[in-house]
Amino acid sequence: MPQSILKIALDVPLDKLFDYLDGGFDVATGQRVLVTFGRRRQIGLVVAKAAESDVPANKLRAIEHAYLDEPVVDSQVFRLLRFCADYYQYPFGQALLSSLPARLRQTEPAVSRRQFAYTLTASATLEAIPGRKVVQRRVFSALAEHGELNETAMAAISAGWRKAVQEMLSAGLVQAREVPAGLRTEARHSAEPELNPDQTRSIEAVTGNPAGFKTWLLHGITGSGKTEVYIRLIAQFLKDNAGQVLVLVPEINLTPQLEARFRSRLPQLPLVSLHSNLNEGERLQNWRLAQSGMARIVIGTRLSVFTPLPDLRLVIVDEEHDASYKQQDGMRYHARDIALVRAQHSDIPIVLGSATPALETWHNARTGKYEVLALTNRAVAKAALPQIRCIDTTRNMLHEGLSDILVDAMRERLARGEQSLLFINRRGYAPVLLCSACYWIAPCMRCSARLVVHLRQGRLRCHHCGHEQKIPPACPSCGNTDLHPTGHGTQRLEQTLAALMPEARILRVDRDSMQRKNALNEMLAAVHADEIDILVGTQMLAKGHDFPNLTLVGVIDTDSALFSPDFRAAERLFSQLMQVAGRAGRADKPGEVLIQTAFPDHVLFNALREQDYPAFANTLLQERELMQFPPHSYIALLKAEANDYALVQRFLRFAADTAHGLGEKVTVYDPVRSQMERLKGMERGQLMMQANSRQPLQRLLRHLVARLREHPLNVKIRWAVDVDPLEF
DNA sequence: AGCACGCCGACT
DNA sequence: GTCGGCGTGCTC
Repeated sequence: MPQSILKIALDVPLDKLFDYLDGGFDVATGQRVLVTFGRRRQIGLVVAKAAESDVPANKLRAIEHAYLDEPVVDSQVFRLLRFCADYYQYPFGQALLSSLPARLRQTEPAVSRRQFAYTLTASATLEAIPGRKVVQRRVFSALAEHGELNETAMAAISAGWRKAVQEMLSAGLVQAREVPAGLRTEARHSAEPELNPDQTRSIEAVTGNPAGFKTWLLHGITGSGKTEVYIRLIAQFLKDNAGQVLVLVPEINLTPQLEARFRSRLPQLPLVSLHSNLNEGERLQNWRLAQSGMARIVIGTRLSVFTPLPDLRLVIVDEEHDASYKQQDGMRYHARDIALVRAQHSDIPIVLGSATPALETWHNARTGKYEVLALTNRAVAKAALPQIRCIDTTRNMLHEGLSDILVDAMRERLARGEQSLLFINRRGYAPVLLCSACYWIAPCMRCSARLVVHLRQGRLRCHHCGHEQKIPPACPSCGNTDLHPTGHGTQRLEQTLAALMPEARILRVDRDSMQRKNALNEMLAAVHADEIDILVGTQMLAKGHDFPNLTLVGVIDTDSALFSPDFRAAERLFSQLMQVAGRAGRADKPGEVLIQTAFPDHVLFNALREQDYPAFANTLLQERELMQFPPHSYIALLKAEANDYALVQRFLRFAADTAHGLGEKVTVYDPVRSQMERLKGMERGQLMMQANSRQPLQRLLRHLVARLREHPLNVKIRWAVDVDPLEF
């Protein structure tokens, strides 16, 4: 019996499969195998089996091992990653392997601990346990009362439960039954809120629609009850005790909150989460539960769009406009877009939820490609929309970055025992250290960026590469000792407020103050317990947290985004301001939002005041059409970096010439330096390609990438293709 | 990407 | 003499 040939995907940047002999292992497609590749051992996935190979027989090796007792990766996932690798111009093997939990990419065996649930045996009596074995006696009565208990419940009885149960097992008092690890099923059922007409209509529209692929846009402002719609949809789609739902969430620390809410409302449906805070053991366990079909709800960030789900019935993408869905290194995929492809492959509905949909999504909704479900009211009927006002900074003097109007409004809240939030998108004390004599500004040596002053630590930090140094005693350029921290950051604002309102309890929330593991939860608890009067923070504060006693939001400095060269800046700012505005007045107290700006008549603020996303989105879409920017065109970037810009330039020049020569209907621009010219000591440049439809751009990229992979400069240059880039 | 091989310069 | 710099080439 001749051995069959296995086509194996490996985690190497070579866009091909490698042929191996099966070595007598009876492997299936999708099986994980261990092979010798060059001088090292690698984990691979069997993509296909064949009778023969084009590789000379003397070069063929046999696989070393096949993990036959593991479930195989299914063809759905293969198909999705094949699409993804092609679309984003990334080697298939790397795409495939990087979608697996890290444990499955390692050559050490991936063991996950088994879990058990325990019951008393028929012959067990309390008298059989010696009186001094207290833990055993407690375990006995707990089991007598509840019947069966899992490990979590046991741990609640006593820390020494394992030893006690071991002894009871050998004494024949208890018996163990293996249960799927990691599936929590404790039922803390919470009440069903009543639905408003918008919610009811939305749910009925999706559930009443004939089965099959369809994209819904659930458009609802913060607090309009999108989550409740998700919950009801999930319950509906999984009601026949079959099926799975995938819920994608942005990469912020909100997953636990959403998870808790889903668990308490849908306690009968096993749920697992997949996010970056899991350790590798948990991740593997949850991934396996999804793969086996035992987990019915999978809630996860970006990467979980690739999770094997054998019985997928519905996909939900929450906050679909969120930029964290786009991977910014390696395979630069957009999880929302891949979710759409996945739903299409599986022929099931997908719901995109957002208060401020991405313009691409909005465009598709307007052209009828997606159907819009609008939630126009806040779910808590009494909660009025916040009033939004601009403070004209050309007419109102600022003291330390704050206008009197804003300070007075905060004082009012303080007197009433209500909370305020100040939103400023700059952490640190001041964004610049300036010499008053020669106007020298402290630069980062590795990046084309300025060092940010962190006064409390007495240090200068680069927010791009992490470089850190002491604040110099004198100007290195002219020797002047009068160096000024210039501009405002969170630390400085915190200090200013403390001086203005010494009685106020102020908390700063940014990446620096939230570094400790549980800091964010403690912050939330403190705010809810009314131990905080004023929150000062970055966009970290903008997302999803509900502060019932918060009635004022102040926005300090956003004008730079109004006139940014990045055509997406306005879209992002609007979405961000809508979100912070949503923080104010969520309970039954009316909220107020004050925005300090030199351009109070800008269309963005007009639309924001009316909370009229459609008006603003339609204006932006017209602009985009005029400028032929996405969604009215398709863009890909070739990004390159090296120690020496001359090399980058030569490489990009070659790429541009090659691209031109391919004769596709694609506009190939000249190579330019990146916005951030230097980052972490690397000189960076990019080449933009733009087309009216995806196909010619895709064809061009495929050929271009193949040529670039064999270019001699390849070794000296780090390059990547970014299809549908979000940042330039 | 790794990891070898291989061919030049400056050291105990 | 050899240690190690990184250019070149290959991995079924």
